[in-house]
Amino acid sequence: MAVFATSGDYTDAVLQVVAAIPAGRVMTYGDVAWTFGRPGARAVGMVLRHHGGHLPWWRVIRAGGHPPTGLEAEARPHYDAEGTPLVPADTAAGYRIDLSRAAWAPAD
DNA sequence: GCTCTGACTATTC
DNA sequence: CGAATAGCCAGAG
Repeated sequence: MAVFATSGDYTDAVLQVVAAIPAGRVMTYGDVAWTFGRPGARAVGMVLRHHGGHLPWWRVIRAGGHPPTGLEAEARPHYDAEGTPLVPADTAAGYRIDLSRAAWAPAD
C-alpha cells in the first residue's frame, strides 16, 4: 500500500485507512494517525464517531489493545466473528486485543 | 469565525 | 499501579 496521506483530507485519510484494515487485524488510533503523518489520536476517534457509521470502526482501537470507550461490548462480537486474537484482561471490557498478533500496518 | 466538546496518548503525581 | 494533567486535532454549535 502506498501512502494514505491523501490530498490533505484528514477525514478522508482516516476513512480510507480504516476501510483498508483487513478482518482479524486492528490498528490503534495513534497508528492510524501516524500512517498519514498527522498526529491527533482524538481526531481519529472523532472522525469514526461522526463519519465511521458505515466503517469497521471496531478495527480501530486504543493504545494497549483496548476497544473504544463505551463500545467494548459492541466490538467484541465483531472480533469474535472476524477471528481477531483477543486476550482475557482485568479491564472493564474483561478482555483486550492481542496487538502482538492483531497489529496491522498499511505496508504489511 | 470563535468556543466547547470528544470513540486519544503520554507524562507526572 | 492508579488517578490526574497537559497536549493534540477535527467536528459541531
